[in-house]
Amino acid sequence: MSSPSRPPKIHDVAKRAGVSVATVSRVFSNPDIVSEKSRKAVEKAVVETGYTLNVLGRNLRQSQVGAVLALVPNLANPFFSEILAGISEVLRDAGLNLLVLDTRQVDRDSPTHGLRNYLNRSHADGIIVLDGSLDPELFRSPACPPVVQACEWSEGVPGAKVLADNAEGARLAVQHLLDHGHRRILHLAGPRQNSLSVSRAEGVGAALSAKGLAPVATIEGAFTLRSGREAAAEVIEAAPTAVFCDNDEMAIGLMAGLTEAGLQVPEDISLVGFDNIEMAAYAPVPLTTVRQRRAVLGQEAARLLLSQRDGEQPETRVLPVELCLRRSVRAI
Amino acid sequence: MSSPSRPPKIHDVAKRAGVSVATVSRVFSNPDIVSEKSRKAVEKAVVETGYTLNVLGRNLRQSQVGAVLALVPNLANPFFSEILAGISEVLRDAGLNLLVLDTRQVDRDSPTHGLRNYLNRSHADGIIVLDGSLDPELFRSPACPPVVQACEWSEGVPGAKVLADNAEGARLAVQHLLDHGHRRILHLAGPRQNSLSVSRAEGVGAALSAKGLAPVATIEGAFTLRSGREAAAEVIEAAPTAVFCDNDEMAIGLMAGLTEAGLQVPEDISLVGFDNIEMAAYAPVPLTTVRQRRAVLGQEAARLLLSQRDGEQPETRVLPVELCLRRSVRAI
DNA sequence: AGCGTAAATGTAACCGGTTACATTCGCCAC
DNA sequence: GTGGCGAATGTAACCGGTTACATTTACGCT
Repeated sequence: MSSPSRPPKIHDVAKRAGVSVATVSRVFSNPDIVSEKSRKAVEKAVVETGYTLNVLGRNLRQSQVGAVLALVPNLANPFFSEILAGISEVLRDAGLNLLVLDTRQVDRDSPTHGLRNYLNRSHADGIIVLDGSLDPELFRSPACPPVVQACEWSEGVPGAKVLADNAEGARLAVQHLLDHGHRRILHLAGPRQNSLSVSRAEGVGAALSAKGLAPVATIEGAFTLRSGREAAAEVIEAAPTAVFCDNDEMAIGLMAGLTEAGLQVPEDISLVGFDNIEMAAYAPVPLTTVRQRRAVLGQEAARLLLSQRDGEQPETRVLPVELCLRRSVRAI
Repeated sequence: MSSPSRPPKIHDVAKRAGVSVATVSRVFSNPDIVSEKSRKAVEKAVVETGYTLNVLGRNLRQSQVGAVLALVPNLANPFFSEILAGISEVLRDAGLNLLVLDTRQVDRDSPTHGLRNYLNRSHADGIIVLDGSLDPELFRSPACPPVVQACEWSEGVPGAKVLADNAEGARLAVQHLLDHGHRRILHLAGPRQNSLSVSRAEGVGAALSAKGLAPVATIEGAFTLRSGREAAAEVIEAAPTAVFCDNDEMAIGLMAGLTEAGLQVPEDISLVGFDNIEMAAYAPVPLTTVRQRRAVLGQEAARLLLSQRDGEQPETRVLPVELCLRRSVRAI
């Protein structure tokens, strides 16, 4: 206790409690199989010695790391951090730590420092991928721990998937515009190859084609405020009466761009976003949008990973979305 | 290579390369001291066997974890995630992983699942604390790895600190309002005991008292959009001509609240925020604010941690801030 | 050739737990 | 008393690397 010499090891505790190291170990990992008497003795000795378990030893023996790796395209993006919060919550309850890696920050292909090095059983017990732009081949090695894709995804990655019902969300949004009499609808999309853009475009198409319509234009953005603002000129040129944006940030950016150009939302142009980020309600004009429960998405991803780790079959889970009505759409 | 039996170990590589395990190990950890010939042989054998180093074994032997823990008050808050991005960047270059823990999510005092369990050398090689509300006692145990506080802080925690020049930022902001003729200035502050609130209040006091003034009122908020909006009524009652807000989110929230109440920014009330979050430029009225470089703050925190780990003295670093002029302030 | 020194390599202990397997203990039935 | 059985415990091997220390090798110098 008072000796500052070296941290007590399991052996010291055992000696003090008058039992073997195995018994001490069992008190930690499987208390039920040790007798009341020894358990008390060990617990007392633990307190007296100030023993804390060294996780490294355990991990080595059990060949597990005690941590799950999340691969995020951009850590600074609030959209992802809320998903992370959900992941973190579930992992913590399972006694696992959360490792975070920003995929923008790593040299993707370097053999020594690249992503490949991380995808190894000795680095993490599982991986949650929030980045749909990674090479699926990375995750196919037999040394790769269980993988779950969340939110974005790419084909060819083994393992479970959890995603919001992107197509349905987009359909809902566009249907809402149609219901308000809009016919000239523009789609401000994300990057072309992005899986989110693709399925949202599907939803847009579905809603419009049911009425025999098509988007007056599709503009490719980058999911950022800036790219929304920069799209304003092109949007104005296409002269839609309403714009469906693939995320709220582009919608808010576009709102700023339109305002600067002297147009009013929703009087001149109606706007619908996607995600329902917190700021959507505080935008210059409170933004009508599709709500996607990001924390739940993260939680679900973590749960799927845990069940996959326990040997269950990977599955794909689609989370419902809902329309969130505010003031950026008006009837015409 | 083709045998799917069991992953190759260092021993297999050694045998194949015709050298000892020590030599193989040295090729990984200290290539310079092994001869060109053996090095080539080992590298060849590594490729042939498909060997990947098992980090667990190394970690155990070296008593290090290879990861740094970041303690965040709220993972979902973009403010923190940008700091995390900075931290992550520096750590990655140093070959360390980033572990993230949301302090809201953990039972602070539980002896078995609480925070205390994490603060142990075998869990992380270092800790970066972004939460100023934690009990300093937690970090005083001899088993606790090096600690750096970033952004928020509390007295009594050992180790380095890195923070923005909060007092100066607040002083700058208020001075800016004074320069524009404002005299009735209100301070929409953060939680009373928060270290940021305290030092920003100092800056506000310094600027005002130099002119023989004091805030017309100080309102305690919670750094959230909502708390900003909710403060609107109380603000209006105090009838200031300008408000300095302890962060941008409260400022944007307040802006919404004021607008709802029929007041115009900046015609009726001028507003200054703090942080310069990305959304500040896209607020209904682009927000004049104090810019704080969050990514740099994170990088600096990580660097301080690394140097502390290498035995250097902990130091306190204050990062400069600057005023970011937009349209939410007008002269009277 | 003989010697000294530095560089390269090998052997085996070690990091700190877990756990397979062996052993002991306690208790009951015959 | 003895055999049988399950529960509790102990012993020691094991996880997969690193590294102190011993040993060998290479090479320059007298």
